[in-house]
Amino acid sequence: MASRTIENYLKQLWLQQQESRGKYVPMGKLAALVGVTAGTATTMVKAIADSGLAKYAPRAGVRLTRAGEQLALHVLRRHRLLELFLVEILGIDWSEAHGEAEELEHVISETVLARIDLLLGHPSVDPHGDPIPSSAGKVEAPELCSLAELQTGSRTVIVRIMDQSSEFLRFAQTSGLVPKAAVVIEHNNPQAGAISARPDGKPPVILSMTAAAKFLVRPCATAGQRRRKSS
Amino acid sequence: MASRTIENYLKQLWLQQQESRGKYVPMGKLAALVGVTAGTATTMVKAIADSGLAKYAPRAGVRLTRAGEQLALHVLRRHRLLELFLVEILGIDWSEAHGEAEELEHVISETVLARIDLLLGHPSVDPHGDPIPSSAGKVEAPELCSLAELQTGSRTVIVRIMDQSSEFLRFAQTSGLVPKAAVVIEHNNPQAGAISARPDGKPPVILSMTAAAKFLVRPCATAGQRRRKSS
DNA sequence: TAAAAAAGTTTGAGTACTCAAAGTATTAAA
DNA sequence: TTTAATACTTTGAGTACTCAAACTTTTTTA
Repeated sequence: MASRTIENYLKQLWLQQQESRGKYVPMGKLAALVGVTAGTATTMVKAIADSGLAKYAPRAGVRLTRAGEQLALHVLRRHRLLELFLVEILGIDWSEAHGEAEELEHVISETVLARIDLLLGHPSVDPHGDPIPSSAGKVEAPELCSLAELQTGSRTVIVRIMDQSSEFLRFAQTSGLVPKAAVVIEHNNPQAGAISARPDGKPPVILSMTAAAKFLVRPCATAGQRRRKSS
Repeated sequence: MASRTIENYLKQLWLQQQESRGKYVPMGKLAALVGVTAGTATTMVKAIADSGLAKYAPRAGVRLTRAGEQLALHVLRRHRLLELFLVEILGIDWSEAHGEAEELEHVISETVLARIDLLLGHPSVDPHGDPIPSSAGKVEAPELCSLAELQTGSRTVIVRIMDQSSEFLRFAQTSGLVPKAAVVIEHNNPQAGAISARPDGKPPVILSMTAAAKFLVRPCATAGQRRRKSS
């Protein structure tokens, strides 16, 4: 049984590995994510590596082993199911749910989790559109592109928001830029460095490219609507 | 902010003080309730006393201060609301809810608790009939008498069960001796040392006096139905 | 390529618990 | 009333974290 501390390290590690496509996560980065000093992270990571959940390469970073990944995904499953549960069943504010789930994810039993899963109808995504790993520890996150990549005049539906901070989520909510919302790109001039998006039945919202990149959408690109990013 | 360890000590202390009518709780008793050795309890209790939550009398025992009581009642409120929530909303088995709530009670936030309270309609008792302290930290437990005190032929309604162990609760449930159940005392001969109680629509159940004493009932005593206990 | 900056590691120490075992006081039995 | 049993406390040590500060390695900049 991993302690809640270790569960946290594993979860952050997994999340970070997604960003950096499986590369070794540097100590400093992990320390910042977990909220400890670099020295503490080094010590903990060595212990985690010793128990076979991660591979530690001194001065290079850490990477989860298969076992570590599985454990991380179970934590993530608990987290995301709880988030959805808090929002859907308990009516907790979208922007607060993340923080609440952060605590609960380490104490909820399999029994309670199964009941929550059932009550929610075995959902596949949480309130931010993040995929919920299966109980077997599988996640499928479809390749999506962002609001920033769409041309003026495109229509899409927001499916996922890549920022869990309550400030950003509050902004997204009041703007109407929430998962399942239909939006029209009113302006996207790459020279301007900002876009204007109008959610259905709401006034248009101005977004920096950085902010726009946090909204993942579908359909991703109909012919000629996509603005290339790379490759 | 009291740690979960301290919250546990306070809760057990409060519960035990109810049993022993406000007397000092002996160390050995507390240690057993919390599940630590007596030495550990002594150390912790001194720390708790130093923070003003309890009064510690060496070799005599511990007693909560007003502040300690208030904190204990907040923990108990969380515990009992969670128990009811687990049973009513999540459909968790009655006998498992206690153990689950034991963990959750230390991590649930005020926000989530308020939402649970609302969802349940501000209930006054948990699934075992134990009163739920108010958010201001008040509990009123009406004086009740037990199944063991009723004469042959009496009819009552079970309102509270004074045993949280899952084995006892499973027995109570399968027998039909649950809160709100109407029962008839078929036989209660003090010489026999056991009684026979028949829940509505169920076969009669034989109970030792010790077991019968764990079922608290109402109406407590109609003229001539009560078997004196003391005073 | 040497010096400065950044990143990572090690060390020593602290907190919040926990236990086992030894010691002390209190109560019960002989 | 000494003795034995019981209850409680103290001590010393261990676990699972945490930090600050000193130190080392790597990378960047000049």
